[in-house]
Amino acid sequence: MHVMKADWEDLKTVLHLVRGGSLAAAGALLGVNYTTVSRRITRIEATLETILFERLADGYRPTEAGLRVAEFASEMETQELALLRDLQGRDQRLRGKLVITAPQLLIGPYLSPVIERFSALHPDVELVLKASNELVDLTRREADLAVRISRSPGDSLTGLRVATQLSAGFGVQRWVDRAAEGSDAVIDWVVYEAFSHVPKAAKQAFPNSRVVLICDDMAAMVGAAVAGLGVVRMPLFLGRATPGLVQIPVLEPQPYADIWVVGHPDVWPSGKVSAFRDVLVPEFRRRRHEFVV
Amino acid sequence: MHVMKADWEDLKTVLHLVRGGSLAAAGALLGVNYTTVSRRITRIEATLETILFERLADGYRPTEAGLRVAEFASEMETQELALLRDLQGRDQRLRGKLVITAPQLLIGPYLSPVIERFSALHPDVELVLKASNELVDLTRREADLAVRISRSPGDSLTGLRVATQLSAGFGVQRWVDRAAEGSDAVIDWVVYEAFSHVPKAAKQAFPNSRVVLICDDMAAMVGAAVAGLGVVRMPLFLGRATPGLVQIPVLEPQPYADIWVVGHPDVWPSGKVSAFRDVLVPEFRRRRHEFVV
DNA sequence: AATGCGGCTTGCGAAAACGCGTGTATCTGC
DNA sequence: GCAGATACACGCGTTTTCGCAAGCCGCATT
Repeated sequence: MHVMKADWEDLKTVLHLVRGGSLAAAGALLGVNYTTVSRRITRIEATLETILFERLADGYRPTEAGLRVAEFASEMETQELALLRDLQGRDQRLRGKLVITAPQLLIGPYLSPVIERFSALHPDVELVLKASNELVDLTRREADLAVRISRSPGDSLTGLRVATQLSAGFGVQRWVDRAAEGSDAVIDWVVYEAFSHVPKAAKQAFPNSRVVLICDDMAAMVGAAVAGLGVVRMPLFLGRATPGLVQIPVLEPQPYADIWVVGHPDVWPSGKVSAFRDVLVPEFRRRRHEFVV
Repeated sequence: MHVMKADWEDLKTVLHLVRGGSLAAAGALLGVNYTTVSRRITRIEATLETILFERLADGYRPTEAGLRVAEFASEMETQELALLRDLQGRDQRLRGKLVITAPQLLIGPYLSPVIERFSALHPDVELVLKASNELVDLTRREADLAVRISRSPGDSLTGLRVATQLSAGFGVQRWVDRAAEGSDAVIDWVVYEAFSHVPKAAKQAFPNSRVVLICDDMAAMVGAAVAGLGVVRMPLFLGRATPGLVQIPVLEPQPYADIWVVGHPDVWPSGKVSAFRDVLVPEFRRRRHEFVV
């Protein structure tokens, strides 16, 4: 029992095979050929004298022991990620990759000038931009810095609120006319999935308001608004910047999720990350009125 | 920065190089040639773009970054060890290696019959015995089960007290005669380093008692006692089992550290470990009077 | 029943990692 | 000041590992 010494690379392989469910998927996660995965599993099973996976027609299913191995390996991976973040956070060099993520709709009007300026200042930094509304995992180093529209910086992350925001109802001119008909007017709404109902204030002012579409993507909702489908509650900056949309007087401007710059505390002090903040934050601060007026 | 992905085997190598201090030492710890260690370090330094060691004349000295890598790798190793213990603890097979450790002086008279019986019962178990007074690290899986003479089972270990012990003063016959001369008699003592003074009760009865030798090894002290050098306070079982020694009436029998069987809680339920306990514990329990009479 | 797909195993040649031997620098003790 | 020990770098031949291609199997679709 006591020569038993697991190869760490094999433990990592078990972890990713449990995650992927098949040799091919695990190989893709690990960046190696799937035959390599197969051979490593064979090897570690021999070393541990324990079966870790059942070979089924539709892939590898972990046994109880396999799950345990994966759990511990997952803890090891947590340590690895913490180490890499730690090293990265202390790296003051201004060259190499820097990965930023931001909501699609902010990129054009707000991030472009920031990126332009930053690239001019630090030409040796390869900037990678992930346009994404989903929360990329900063703990797993999927991005170094994120611009997020949310109520709080998020669990265990470091954040800086760069702007407070108001929202209002936007749509094509027709809805202004409709609203002018009086409080009995039927106002159609396209609403965000997370809310999925007409804003309360609008419902009070126009009791005949109704939902015509629930949608999970703000860009698509903007498109629907432009197409005249209905009124969309959206941040002021977005409605005002979108050609064809006007503010519909069915809803007083009301608080919306704010704009944050967030990062993992380990990575926050890194040279590249703070250099990027030094360009990004002033830009938002300078234009903060665009989000509230 | 984001393709940065450390090879776990290389992290392990950094850890052992920090521990060993030289390529050769690290290679020995890892069971690989030291040139391999050198190459792995070169590789991980390139991957992390960070210098982890200073090359000095007398070996590799870790930089600050190297120390940090080693720290995180050490946490990873802790997880690996926990995993291996967990797997081992659930292994109910009665074959393969089983590593036992016990104090030298207990092995002959007490462990031999246990080992003989156990081997007969479970011929497929390769029994490995480490005679050692030093505390082997059960957390690091240096042994699966330990017999220890101590006051408590130890930090975070599972233990079973198999016998309480008394001690007394033992020596050659001459010291009996000397003690008979009366309370002014000069009694020489060989004492254990951890105590390093004459037992208080003996000092009261014979104020002229003195220490002639302080020693850190009980086997050596038994030798000194047999050679007539002085009186040694030792467990009853030991004094009575050693030819040439008799109990010297200078000291009433008094409590001594007890005999424990201890193991790591993870490993404790393992088939082999509990099978061994099933032989060992009854043997000590059956003969428990030998330690107190 | 034939076809296509996803997934695995096996065999082979290429690439990577490894062990060993040799050579060099530094330190220690005589 | 010189032999010996310690520790590392480098080069070469070998072993191990890996990626690729071919083939097998079970399943679903046609």
